[in-house]
Amino acid sequence: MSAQADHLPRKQREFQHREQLILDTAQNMLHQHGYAQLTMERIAEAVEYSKGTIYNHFSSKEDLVCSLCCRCVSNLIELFQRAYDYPGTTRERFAAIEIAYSLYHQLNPLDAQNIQIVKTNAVREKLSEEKLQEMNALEHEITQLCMNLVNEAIAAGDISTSENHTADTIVYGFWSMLYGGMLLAQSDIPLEELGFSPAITILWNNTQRLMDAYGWEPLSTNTDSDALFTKLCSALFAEEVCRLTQGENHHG
Amino acid sequence: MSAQADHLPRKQREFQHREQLILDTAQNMLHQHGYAQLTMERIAEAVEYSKGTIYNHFSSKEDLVCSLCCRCVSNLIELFQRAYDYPGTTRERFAAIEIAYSLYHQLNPLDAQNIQIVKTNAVREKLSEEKLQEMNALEHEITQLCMNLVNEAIAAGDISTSENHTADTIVYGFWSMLYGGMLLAQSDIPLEELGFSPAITILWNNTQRLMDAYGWEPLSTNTDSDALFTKLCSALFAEEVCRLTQGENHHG
DNA sequence: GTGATAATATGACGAAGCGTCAAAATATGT
DNA sequence: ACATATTTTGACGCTTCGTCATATTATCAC
Repeated sequence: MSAQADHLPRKQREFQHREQLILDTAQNMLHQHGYAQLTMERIAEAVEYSKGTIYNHFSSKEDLVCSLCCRCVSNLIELFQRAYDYPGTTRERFAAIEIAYSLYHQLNPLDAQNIQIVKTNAVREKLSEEKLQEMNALEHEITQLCMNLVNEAIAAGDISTSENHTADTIVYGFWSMLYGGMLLAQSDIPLEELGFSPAITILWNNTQRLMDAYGWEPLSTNTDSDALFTKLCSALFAEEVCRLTQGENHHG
Repeated sequence: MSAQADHLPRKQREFQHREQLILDTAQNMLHQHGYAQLTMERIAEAVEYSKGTIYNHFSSKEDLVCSLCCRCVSNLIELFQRAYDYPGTTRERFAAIEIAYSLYHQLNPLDAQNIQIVKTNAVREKLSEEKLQEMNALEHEITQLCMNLVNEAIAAGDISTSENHTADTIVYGFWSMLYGGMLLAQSDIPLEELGFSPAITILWNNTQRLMDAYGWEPLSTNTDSDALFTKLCSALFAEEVCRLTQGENHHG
């Protein structure tokens, strides 16, 4: 009988569907009411299952939140992959990754903040080994993507690696700047009050400059950086940029 | 009578002394057993006061932890100030700030991690307005210190600001890189496994390169960067470096 | 259909932690 | 030595986490 063959799959499908429902609900609650108000009981109530059922999916509250973060990081990776696959120079592709990163943060500021929750010891201490591994695997995937691109750039001769910088060094440099820059931008510290102009633009300029510092061809002195920015946005992230500008219109 | 004059001060002294005791104890517990094991009851037990007394000092667990972080940031600011006051070129002084930052993270890795706790929404949501202000004021102090130095550099003509970068931009760039770089270094992601060499060195090289990119004189091409690193360490942070190497000998 | 069996859902419960507050203890001033 | 002000205490109420025996539902053989 095919009943036997379909039996488990259907159950599994239901299970996975419910898991997404729980995650969606939790994400909404997190966005609307904050982490402090997020309780297993409330989630259960909202999805109209009992607490025990939630615990069939996630072994603890921390595991649930981490699963949420994993989903967010996966979305980020999709954007990165799209940038990576752009048919241009290695420098353009790396710039596209940066734009992907910025866009993600601008489009999903709350998710981007929540990802940080799972990086603190307070939460990590309570995570199950599996979820920790899952998260680390995703982080690794992102890093590897950047690494591959820089290695391509070196192989293609776009970056000369003669001096005291290798692919590691370079990836580390950009990744620090992007990561730190986005965290600064999303922090509650009012950058404008400090005299900073919009963080994304600054970050773009700074990373362009860092690329030049590595001698990453073609140098920005031979390129119209602003035009490049626009070009990449429309070629790769038209839909995202659209959502972004719509969002801005809504709010103000 | 002077009894009247001394009366309140003595009380206040005792109060402040006890507050430090509580913070010291909490810090130790945090280092040894992690955030999850840190409870108000346990702190009270350890300092041999009751829970109510702890709540006379800190209005919530989050406020206590934030106070801890504020103390850590204050220590960091001291190091920064020392670097800022170094009698050298603006570029040397900024490099010294970077070393101060690296040293702090290497000497107090656990504190540096804990500072991150207070940056997540999960904790921020529960913070009192005052403590939040206190923390923001300290952050502002650090930023301002860097900003002042870069402004000095511009005023002295060490950086030309003709193009599309201003003091804001530059501080933002370095601060992103330092902040992001240290976070990456302290994260559980095993950088070595990914092929990264020790993070501090990489960061040093990357920031030197970024300084060059800004045309910050004297350029590293005219300087022995390694020698500069050593010079600044011994001139400003001899004691800290000493502690650091001792610590390494202890552990391995 | 019906009953046996396996899988799943439930929510009452115990444990643990936060923050409060009336009462006890201590200090201060006369 | 007494009255008054201040500080300390820990029992208590409340919330939340995570568990588990029980109830419910689904599956399947006959």
